[in-house]
This record gives sequence, C-alpha cells and structure tokens, in this order.
Amino acid sequence: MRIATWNVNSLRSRIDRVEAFLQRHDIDVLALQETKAREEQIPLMGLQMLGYDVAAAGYDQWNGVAIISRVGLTDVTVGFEGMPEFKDASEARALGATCGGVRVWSLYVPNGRKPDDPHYAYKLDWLAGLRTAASSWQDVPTALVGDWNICPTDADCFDPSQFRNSTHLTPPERAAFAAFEEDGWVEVTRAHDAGYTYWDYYRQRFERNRGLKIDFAVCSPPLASRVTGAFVDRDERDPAQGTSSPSDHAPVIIDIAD
DNA sequence: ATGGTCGTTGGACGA
Repeated sequence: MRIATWNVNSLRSRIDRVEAFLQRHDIDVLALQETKAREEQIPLMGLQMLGYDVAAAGYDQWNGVAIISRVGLTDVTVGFEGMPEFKDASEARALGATCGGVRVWSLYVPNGRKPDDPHYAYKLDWLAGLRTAASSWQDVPTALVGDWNICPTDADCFDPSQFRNSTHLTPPERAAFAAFEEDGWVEVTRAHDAGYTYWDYYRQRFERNRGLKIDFAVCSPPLASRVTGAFVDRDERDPAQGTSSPSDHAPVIIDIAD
C-alpha cells in the first residue's frame, strides 16, 4: 500500500494537481493538510471518478484536513480524545480513518507563530495531548502523518541561526517530537529521504534549496516494520513544473508491504 | 531587525 501526506495549501485551488499526483504515483491513501475548505466545498467529482473516497473536516479559509482513499474509509474520526482546542476552534487539525487495515491520521500540528505567542503554548499542549492519545494506538498499525511544524534536528533546517527566535527548532518542540520516538514510535521517512519538505514562497527558497523538513510519517512498531521506502516528490514543489502555482510543501510518499 | 509570496477573499491576516 502506498500512503502519502501533503500540506496542499488550499485543496480547491490545487484540485487538478492533487488528481494528477494521485495518478502519477498510484497513491492508495492521501492525507491532506491546510485544505482551507469545509467538507461540502471539496470538489468530489473528479476524485470519485478516479475511484477515491474522501473524508474531510474544516472551516472556510481556516485550517482543514482530509483523507482521500481508494482502499476504503471506515471509522472516520474528527480530532482525537482530549485534543486541545484554541479559542473558537475554527480549525480542524486531526482526522483519523482506517484504510486497508491501517489507521491513518492526517495531522496539522499548530504552527505556534512565535515562542512568546499563546499559540506556542497551545502547540506544546496539543502535542502532549496527541502523545497521550497515541499511547493506546501503538500496538496496531498506525501512521501519524502530516505537517508536524517541527525541525527535529539542525539538519532539517537550511540555516538554524535564522531561527533563533522562531518556532520549529526550539528545545521544547524538539522534545515533544522526540517523546514519540522515546515511546517507541518510528519516523520512517528520514531513513529513505532526508531532504526538505517545505520551502517558503518568497526569496526563491526552493530554487536555492533553502527549506525545512517538517512533514513526517510517525508509525507504530507494527506498521514501521512494514515500510519498504519513502520519498519526497520535490517536482511537485517546483514552480518551473506545471502550469499552476505549487503548494509551499512537497508531498511525501511512503510504501508499506501488505 | 525586516521583508519577501501565496490563499482566501474583497481588507487584512496567517503561514
């Protein structure tokens, strides 16, 4: 089975790219983040014609997540037990579904904005809540895929010195990520492709390969042992390819043995 | 320290 994750930065503006991506890589399950669409705004027709089922949660221009699957979608859940919410909760950050015997979570970890912003404390709370909820999922095949908004190591950032007073590289964020690995979860993409997954739109960051590795697939042991490969589809981020503007994130593809 | 570019929108604001 081939699973992918992609912060698509608006599903409606990039539906043509999503459909082409699903076909180009023969994707079975695609977890999306930043869909910026309510469920009823998702353009379903083309996806259904390609044989895919869709589950989604989100609100207008705010953060939304979705899972597109052609191996069946069952037991769909919006959010996880104990998931912290920020104020009016006008965001959807976690969507779980069972696809082909694997529990897939499309996660959009809070950005945090600035280390002194309330959103930063919320980010750490959210990650702690996820860790607690995930502790009961470890014995079944589970994939926590998505935009983690964390650079776990300095190698995951084109210039760590530029992020001294920014989120993504702070010790508490890194500790929150490492906690999953200490519990036995395995980030499976790094071993196969250590390249960046996100490049800012401005300053020609992609052309100069000045990016971040922040999109990951954190798998439970029974699933991690079945992973046979993974790669970042950098072509999908390349402004020189395709006729429409790309997302600022590249998709990540993970192959799993039956 | 600041600004750069997208997307949603119809003016900022978040990333």
